[in-house]
Amino acid sequence: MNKLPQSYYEKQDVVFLARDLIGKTIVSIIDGNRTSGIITETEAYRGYDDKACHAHLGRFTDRTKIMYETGGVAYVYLCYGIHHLFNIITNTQDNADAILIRAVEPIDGIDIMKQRRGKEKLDKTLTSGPGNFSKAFALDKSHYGADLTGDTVWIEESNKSIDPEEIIISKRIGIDYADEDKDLPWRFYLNTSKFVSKR
DNA sequence: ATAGCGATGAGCT
DNA sequence: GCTCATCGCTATA
Repeated sequence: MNKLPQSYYEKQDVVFLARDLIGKTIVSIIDGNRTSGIITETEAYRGYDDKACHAHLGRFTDRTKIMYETGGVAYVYLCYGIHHLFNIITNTQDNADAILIRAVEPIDGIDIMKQRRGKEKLDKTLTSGPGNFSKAFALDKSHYGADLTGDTVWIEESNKSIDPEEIIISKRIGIDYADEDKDLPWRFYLNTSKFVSKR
């Protein structure tokens, strides 16, 4: 239990952090049920100058306002009217950088995850894909703005170390509207895990 | 007030 | 590879 401190989230390079989070452990305790898993897939979204980011050009609305807080809080929003997508806000105040958690490899609480997902078996779809991960960990809009140094949802160092060669860098998924920024190499995944949304 | 649409996932071909 | 469920956010009026 080495919970990442506030200072970790205030680092300024969101692309570095998205990669650095691969292999760390994310934990939620919701309604007394503890779930945890290794982060296997992330994407970086950089505040002002990234056309794919909800805070592009400083867009400030009821939905995006939390992104401008000091790093270390959660940004959760509803996508396609169905899926809650869970993001980590990073950097110092007013930068609006975010990291989308797209997949984890489950460790603790697999039974409760299966129950939440309506699954009989443990397979890669249990916790891979941003909507599926959030549902398995019971993260939804009630966690909008949640403090990641608190005791509901947080990230820890893992015991296992990651060889840099296990991490694949690729374009982000589902952002074709972002013109040239759709090709930025800001998605990272752990090639040695089967819990990855897309290769 | 409201039209348009999305950082997805499941199921079927 | 294709379709579509489903609804809150955003922009525009």
